[in-house]
Amino acid sequence: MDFEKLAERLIPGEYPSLESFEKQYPPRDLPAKAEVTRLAPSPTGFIHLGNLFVAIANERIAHQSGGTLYLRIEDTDLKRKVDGAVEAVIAALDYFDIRFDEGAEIDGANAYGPYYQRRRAEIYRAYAKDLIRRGRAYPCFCTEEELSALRDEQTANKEITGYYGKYAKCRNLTEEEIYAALDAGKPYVIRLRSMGDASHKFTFHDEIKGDVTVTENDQDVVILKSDGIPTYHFAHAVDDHLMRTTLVIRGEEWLASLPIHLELFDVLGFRRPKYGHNCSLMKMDGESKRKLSKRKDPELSLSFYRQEGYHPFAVKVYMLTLLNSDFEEWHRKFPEKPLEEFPFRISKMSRSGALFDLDKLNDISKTELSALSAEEMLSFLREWAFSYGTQKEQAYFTDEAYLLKVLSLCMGIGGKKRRKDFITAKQAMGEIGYFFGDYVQKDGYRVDIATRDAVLRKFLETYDPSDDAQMWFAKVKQIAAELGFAAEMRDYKANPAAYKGSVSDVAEVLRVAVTGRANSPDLWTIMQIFGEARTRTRIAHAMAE
RNA sequence: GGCCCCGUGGUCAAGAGGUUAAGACAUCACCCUUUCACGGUGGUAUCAUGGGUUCGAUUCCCGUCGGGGUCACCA
Repeated sequence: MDFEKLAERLIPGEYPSLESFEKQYPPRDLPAKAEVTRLAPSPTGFIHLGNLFVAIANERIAHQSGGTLYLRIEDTDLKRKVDGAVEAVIAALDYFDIRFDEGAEIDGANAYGPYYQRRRAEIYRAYAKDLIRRGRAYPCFCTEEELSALRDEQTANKEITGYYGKYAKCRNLTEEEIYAALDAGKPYVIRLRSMGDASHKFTFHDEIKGDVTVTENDQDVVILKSDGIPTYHFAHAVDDHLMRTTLVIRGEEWLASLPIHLELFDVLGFRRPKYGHNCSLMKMDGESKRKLSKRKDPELSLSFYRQEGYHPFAVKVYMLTLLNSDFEEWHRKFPEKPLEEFPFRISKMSRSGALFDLDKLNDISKTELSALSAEEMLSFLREWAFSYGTQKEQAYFTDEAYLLKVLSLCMGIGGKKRRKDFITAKQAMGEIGYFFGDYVQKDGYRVDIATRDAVLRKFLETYDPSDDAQMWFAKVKQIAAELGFAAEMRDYKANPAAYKGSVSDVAEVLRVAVTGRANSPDLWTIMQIFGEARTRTRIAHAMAE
């Protein structure tokens, strides 16, 4: 068969020589151990936690080694395209401090582009044409129906499904048959002529999983679809070679197609990159675990965390604790150190899939937020509120000096111990609502109404906003004693039967009256922040209720 | 179903041929405390299973079971 002629017929025209591509995209001038990694999303615009997980690993490895992280858009499937998706992806990752050095929509760093696969059609076609010339690729005219009939037959016969060996009908078409089909205008795809033998197994070293057993590929996979656009496999090989990727960290779901990729790299004469197949993040689904899926888990999309007001830093810390198990200890030991200083190792990544644990994220969020200054907390809340908050919440920011006081109190700043009341911006805004006129009677009173009113009346009688905390509390104790409650906790515990209750019951009346809830930070400080007028009004209201 | 990956408490996990099998989250109890939160102390709870190898296996080997992934002109 005249492959030269076939190649010209299938992919007509002049293409740059493969050598010229090598020259145009030379190996990068980077330090010896530098790794070039990439993120290659399809432009659905949807990113979830699992993507962030892989993204962080890629980012850390690249930047820690003095290498490069670039963004490539895998838009070979039109059905997946969503407008504005690329910007959305960049923005979503930027929120978590993942920045690209190069790639799609990254100004001034496009030497290895274009980074949209649709714009690389010529390059793929040049390589495909070369494969045809060499007899390593051929046209296939099988229809979808024929293919699925083949699959059914193979399934029925308990054979491996796919287009391979004797089942690869078009593999051995004669020259006449091919041209006849072409002349008839039949649509076709270009398939790889695989030289592999599925009975051959070999071990392959995966950077994360260690040595894995791999079966040689014998599938004549499609490399160019009928519209002339490459499949993922082919584009992966061509792009990652030409863009000089040194390390491919990707989801475990790709492990199964690794043999295809290896054969492609080999047949194209490319040096194979290193691979690291990362276990997927799992989620509990009823009784069983399952991989995070964009279909079923919209609540795990990155935008969900942003909307809920999780601090990006906290999310990143959580991801890192899952990624490298000694990170947590390191971070605890050096809370001030930037995350970048942590010695991230791909070899420390877990071989098994981790279950996403919201409790753990919440715990991390609490401690990370508690480490913020009041000013930092304020600007974090502000940013959230003006994107996702209610109008009422946005109004909290009209008096930022006041807000700052509230936050300092709620975070325990200046006290001996930091409080850890805040988990997310959304939750925090709800938590501080009572400082802004949102009096909701969240909790009831433990004592009867008569006692309640007696406490409140007595409090109002002696209340002096210039009292310091000690004086203030002494008065509360006084009220307790007058009404038959133990002024000292110790006394009450020693002999509970002797009292109607303790000073804590009395304090609770005041707390509920003023804040609407049984639990709050220091009450005296709250009254200080409120000021006399507001405190008195609030208590008067409580008595009337 | 074939093939591949994985299997230490509820979760994330360290670990090593001989350990009281770390730590964190969750949970429970107590302490601190005017409430809550924080903090402190302590507790419950783990080597999937069967068989080898070995003086000794959770660790090494094989089978079983369980979980996951994958079998497209989707990535």
